[in-house]
Amino acid sequence: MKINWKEIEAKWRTKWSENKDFETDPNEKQKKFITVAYPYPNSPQHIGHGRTYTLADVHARFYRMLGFNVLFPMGFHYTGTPILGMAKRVEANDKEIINNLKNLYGVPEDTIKEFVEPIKIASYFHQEIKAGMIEMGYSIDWRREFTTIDPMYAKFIEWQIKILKEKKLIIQGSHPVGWCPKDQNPVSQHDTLGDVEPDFTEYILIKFKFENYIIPTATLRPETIFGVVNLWVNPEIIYKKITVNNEKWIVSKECAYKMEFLDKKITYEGEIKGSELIGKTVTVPHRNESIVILPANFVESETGTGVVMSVPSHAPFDYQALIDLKKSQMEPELSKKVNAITPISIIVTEGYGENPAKEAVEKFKIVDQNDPKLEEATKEVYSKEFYEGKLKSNTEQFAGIKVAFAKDTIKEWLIKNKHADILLELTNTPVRCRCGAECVVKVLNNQWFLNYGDMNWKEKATKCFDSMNILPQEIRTEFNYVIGWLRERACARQHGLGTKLPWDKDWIVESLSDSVIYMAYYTISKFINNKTIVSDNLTSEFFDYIFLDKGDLEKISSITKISNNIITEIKKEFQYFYPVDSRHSGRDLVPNHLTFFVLNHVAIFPESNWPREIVVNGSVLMNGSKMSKSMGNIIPLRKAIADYGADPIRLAIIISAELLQDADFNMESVGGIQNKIESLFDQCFSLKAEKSDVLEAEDIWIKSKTQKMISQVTIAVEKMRLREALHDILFGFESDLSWYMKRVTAKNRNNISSIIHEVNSIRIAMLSPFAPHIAEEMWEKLGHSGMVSKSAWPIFSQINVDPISIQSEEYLKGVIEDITKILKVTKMTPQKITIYTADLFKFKVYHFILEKITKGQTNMGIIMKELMANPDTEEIKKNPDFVQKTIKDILSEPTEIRNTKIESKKFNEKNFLANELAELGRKEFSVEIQVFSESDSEIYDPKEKARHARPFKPAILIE
RNA sequence: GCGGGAGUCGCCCAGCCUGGUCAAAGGCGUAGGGCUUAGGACCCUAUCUCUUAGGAGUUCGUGGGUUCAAAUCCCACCUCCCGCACCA
Repeated sequence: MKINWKEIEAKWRTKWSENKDFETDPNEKQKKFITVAYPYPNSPQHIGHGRTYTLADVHARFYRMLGFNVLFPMGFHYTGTPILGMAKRVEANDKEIINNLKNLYGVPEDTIKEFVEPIKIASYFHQEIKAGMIEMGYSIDWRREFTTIDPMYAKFIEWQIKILKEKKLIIQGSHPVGWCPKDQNPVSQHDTLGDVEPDFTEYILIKFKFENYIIPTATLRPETIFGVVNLWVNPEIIYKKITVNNEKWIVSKECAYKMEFLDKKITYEGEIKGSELIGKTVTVPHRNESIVILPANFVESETGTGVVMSVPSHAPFDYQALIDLKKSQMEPELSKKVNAITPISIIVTEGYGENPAKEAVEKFKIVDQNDPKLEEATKEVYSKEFYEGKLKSNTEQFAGIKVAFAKDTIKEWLIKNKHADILLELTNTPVRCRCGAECVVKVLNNQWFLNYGDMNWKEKATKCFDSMNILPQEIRTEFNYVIGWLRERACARQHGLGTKLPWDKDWIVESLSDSVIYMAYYTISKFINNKTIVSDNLTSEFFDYIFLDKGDLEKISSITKISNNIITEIKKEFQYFYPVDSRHSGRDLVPNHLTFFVLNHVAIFPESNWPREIVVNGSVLMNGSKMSKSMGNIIPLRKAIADYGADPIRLAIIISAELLQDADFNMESVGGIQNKIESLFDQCFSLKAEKSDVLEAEDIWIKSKTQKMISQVTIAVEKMRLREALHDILFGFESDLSWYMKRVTAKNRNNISSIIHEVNSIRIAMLSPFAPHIAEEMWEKLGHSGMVSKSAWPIFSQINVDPISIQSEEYLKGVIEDITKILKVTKMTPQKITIYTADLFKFKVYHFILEKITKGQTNMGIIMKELMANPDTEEIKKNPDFVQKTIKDILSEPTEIRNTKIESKKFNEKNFLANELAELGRKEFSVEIQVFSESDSEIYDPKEKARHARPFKPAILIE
């Protein structure tokens, strides 16, 4: 039967909401506080977002069925710059974004017009996302919803940031950022044309002395100062004479402009043409050696200072330029100088000789200095030398050091001796701001940082991580690593939505810093939303009292004008729900949000309120590739729900991958899930919970198997191995059920409705956290009163597991399988089948061997000797083949089955087969099956097969 | 470079933690059959190689090792993917 997902889902959604099932207040039960990283509302959510929330919802629903008082709240993170950027683009009538909003996100045109206001964007997508979450059936307590620009939230963040400052964890310093000179604003990826991230590198400026000027050259390789033999300038460039912090420099115009933003005082003094510098000499700093300035056209005014130091031994450009120059027409005097130049080799690298640059130029078949392949050659030499090279003896105190280590040391040494300076430069130029201006690097002074580099802080966070449950376990090392390399992090910016720094109103608390302890806020947001408290009254004393148990109630009450009772109630609410029992998020938040979450908790809260668990999930791929706007493979969640139903989407997301794996989502799998659920749904109509009569062998077996399933599924869900759990519920159990049906049909039984009813009730209860709507419907159809979401999670009961029945059904399956195999190989049509079970003597030997093996003895020779030493089993020497095969039989079995066999010595193969095999045989092979023991006196054994019988491996004769 | 992860029977993907139920689940694909007016959907059977008696052989990136026994544990190597920040 086709399921009307929409109708069923709406029906149960309404019931949950009417019953206020997910509105959680403190009570006498044990609590679980489950949170997910709240969404940033700059677009509708897609299937990928759905994964994290779905996992958390399953988690919440599971704990609810286990009897916990579960709080699962949600907020919306308005803080940040991307929305601001979007608003600007809408205002500028940017075609791309308007097209995306209209066609990709389906925003009505009238609404788009309002999007010039950033808050309109946020609140539009906020409602869109919320609607999707409700449609997905997430069991969220919406009374606690908030946004991060609510006035009350601002108070909360002010409190948080103030505490951090008091603890001296917020410090001030300077920091380079991408910068738009026109907007006077930092730029990030969202603010640039084409969404490029401004990427910059640090060049070392080596200060060469030229008369009373300094000619700086920019390099990434300060160590090569020991190999410099000349300088390159472009004769066509007009250089600027400038004063930089009381020094006179000669650099390109572009370089001078860049330096204006780098916290340097620049005044312009004059100009000099590149050609005028040719042939002049400069002094190498520290060595006081003179080298000549030569012309080269590969030198660009936009890069570095517009002057390049030449290290022909290690830099392919320099080597090639020197060759080009030697070939060209020169004044005799210059020519003499050029010919006197010999490269100085300063790095030894395995695989290269004296002149790596020369080798690379030859290898890449470089034509001249304008050859584009030179970039590649440079890259190769550089990376090889950097990671593998060592400095030679002509590098003074640095001799013998690996280049990778020497680089920073030499940089420090040069700067300390005033031989060098720093130049920051964009590497992916030109980066243009959305306003059209070309961006630069700016050093921001007075920037505020969270000092995540603080060793004590790190230690505390590590302690917290050590005591936390991290799921899956594999991700733990990654957290430890992140804690290790974390340094200062800017925690405020100058534009965007968010809370202003209380002590410096020019700055707004940055989005990854105002989202670290907000879980605590959920415990008070309920009182804000129902107007019990208002923001005007709130002071940091209030938060101190609620969250840190500091201060005096009377005093707080008089300051805030909130009654003692209410303050006490709020405090109790917090104390009941805190700490966070489980925090869910995607793995992309591991190196930032999740780690900051822990760091800030340990900084602000006492140990008793440190978080308990983190659950991390992988991302979602669409048909094997990343979802992206440009690929056009983003499926909006609400559209998917409308097309397929929420439950099939939930199931498809969960079944497609284990927690940390990337889930490859495709619509075919959703169809498969729908069919699976439909067939389960159909069964529910015909089943009745009537009393069952006497249980037959297969009934006991399927009940045992059901218990095993309960145990497996429960353990899997506890570890958030939801794929495995769901698989066991839906598919894994299917093969057991079909064996059961085979047995039942063979016997022509029609009294199994109650058994199946019982089994399916258990399955549907366990399915309920995964597919909550349809599970309710099935539960109702099965005739249960009450809701499945409020029923108890099935509990494993050892009493209902009958090991002997598991063993005997396995045995029966084995016999059927053997017969099938024989028929397959021989291709015969059976007329008659005869089974011979082993005699008592063989059983005695079998158990002897079984016990030996259990004790670890697997050596055939030793076992044989021991058997012969015992008068009871001595006779086995006539049948050594039996011993060998028996050892093999036993070794190929799981330990569990071996133990069962030890415990069930009395198992009577012949009786069991005689009772259970005949009907099955008739059904499966359409023949009569006769069963003998090989020791029976009136045995029918024309082919003398009986003697081959072994315990649990009867002999078979097919005619 | 540093750190993390992965390589499984045509494809996707389980299993590895805790060695034996593993020629290895499930899905897709393919072949045959059933159902259907037909198509789809669904159900059944088969799907490494050999085999006229339930068997044997060769497989889990490559090469070693430990063990009675290795996809699973240990060592080395090869290949691929992800993160390395001021951005949500």
